[in-house]
Amino acid sequence: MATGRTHRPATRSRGIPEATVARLPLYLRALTALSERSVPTVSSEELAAAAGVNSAKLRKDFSYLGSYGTRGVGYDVEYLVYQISRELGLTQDWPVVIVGIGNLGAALANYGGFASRGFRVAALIDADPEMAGKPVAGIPVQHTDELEKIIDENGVSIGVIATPAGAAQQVCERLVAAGVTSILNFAPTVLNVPDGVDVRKVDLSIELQILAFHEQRKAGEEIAEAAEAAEAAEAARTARDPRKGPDGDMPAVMPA
Amino acid sequence: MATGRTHRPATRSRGIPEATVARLPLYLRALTALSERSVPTVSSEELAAAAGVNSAKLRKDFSYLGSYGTRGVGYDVEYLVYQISRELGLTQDWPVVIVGIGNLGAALANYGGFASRGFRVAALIDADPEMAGKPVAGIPVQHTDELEKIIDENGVSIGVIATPAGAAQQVCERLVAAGVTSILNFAPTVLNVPDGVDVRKVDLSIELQILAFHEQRKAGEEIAEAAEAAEAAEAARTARDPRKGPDGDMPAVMPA
DNA sequence: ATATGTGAAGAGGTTCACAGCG
DNA sequence: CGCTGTGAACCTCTTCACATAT
Repeated sequence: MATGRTHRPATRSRGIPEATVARLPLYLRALTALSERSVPTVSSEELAAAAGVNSAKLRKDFSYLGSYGTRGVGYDVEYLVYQISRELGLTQDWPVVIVGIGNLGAALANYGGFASRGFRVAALIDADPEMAGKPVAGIPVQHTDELEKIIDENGVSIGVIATPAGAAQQVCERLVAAGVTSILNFAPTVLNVPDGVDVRKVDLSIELQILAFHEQRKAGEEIAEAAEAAEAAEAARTARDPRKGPDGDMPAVMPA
Repeated sequence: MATGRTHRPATRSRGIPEATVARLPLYLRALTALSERSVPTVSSEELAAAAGVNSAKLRKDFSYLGSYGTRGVGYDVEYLVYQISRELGLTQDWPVVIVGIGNLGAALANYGGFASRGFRVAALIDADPEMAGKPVAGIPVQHTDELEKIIDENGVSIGVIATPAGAAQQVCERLVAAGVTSILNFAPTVLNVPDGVDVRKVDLSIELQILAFHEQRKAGEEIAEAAEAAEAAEAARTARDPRKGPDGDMPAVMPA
């Protein structure tokens, strides 16, 4: 079944769905918490609740990794922690560089969650010469000039970009040229990268805008009936102007 | 509050897919950049490239909003900026509170992208009495005791949690009780909220773990042929032990 | 008796490819 | 002709429901 592979020559049988990969860290966190409380086994129901997903989804996710549970009992916590860690590649050490040590870069450098899971901040890099040498989170900031050397000497393959938007693409290109193949981008810009380089973006303002959309919708529902009526008027407007937007023209002058 | 909302009865015709909503801010950013360069119109192809998506997807997305383009020409930039802003609810002002003014909270408070798009930081809140009164990004930090009062007086419906994981759930409950119905969570915890409250989470460590997974996979492909061979051995192991994990037992002692 | 593992059905999202309009 | 708007095909992810194992 499902061998429909478009890309890769495919390490077949090993195709873990992207959506599942994105949830594994969640399960891992929940399992780690259980492990620290010395809980020996956990059911899909309990673990799913702790991870904030439903149990059918969790079981399906785990089924892609293998049959790690025991019917009638549940999952062995320690065993699962190890298997998921291995699957995610967290049993090895990942040196990471953070570029752009402003407020956000400093926050990232100080973030404990990095170090605790196989990630090691190999270097902090900033373009400001004033910053050079200053320690942030106990690590001295280095100047951008050193970027290529740092990547190379530390065997860094994962880079974090926390620069202003304007500098991000250029930094990205230097990282990639120096050998980085995975990038976590906090700058509010689309990064262009060659094939084979992974980019994930975290965008604060986008998340807020999505919330605003739903928030607006909630408010709108209270007057849902009124909207119903407005629609009749809308139909009339549409008849006059071929543009069929649901409602609301621009405030002032509008397009041809 | 407590508009015991189960799930939309669906304001039919207005059902914009979630995936589309998530991309609207992206389009909006690209359009804003074009607008600043006084570009009057743009084709789906050009805009898609700027937003980092493919053009078919973009056209489909816009089709949910209405027919805002002109065949043979493209889209009017200003008009689209307005329509998307309105759809996202950015034509109104959203007061936001940020709770937890550590490195991350400070970074968020200083982030220009907030103010520029209808969001206004109404208050910064921290549990540390030492912080009270200190200005961050020009806004004086207030103590957690004031939380309910601040939410109420400013009509805040969106809250940002940037506290340590341990404090997040409690802060969340206070925000919700005070009337907040949308939460952006930066703490590495699953938040439990009642129906009707939206939560979005941003998790730095999860993003890195997903990158690590793909990074590991890249490295693995170089030795894909070797893996092929290993599989034969694996098949033998599976025969002995009903656990059918793809490979790699735990380092030391293992489960029953 | 209980909880996993999984085919099968369903929902949602993406891509194709072209009709239709300016 | 050029570019939008969109049905239809396709693919991915989620949910259901139950056979299966301990």
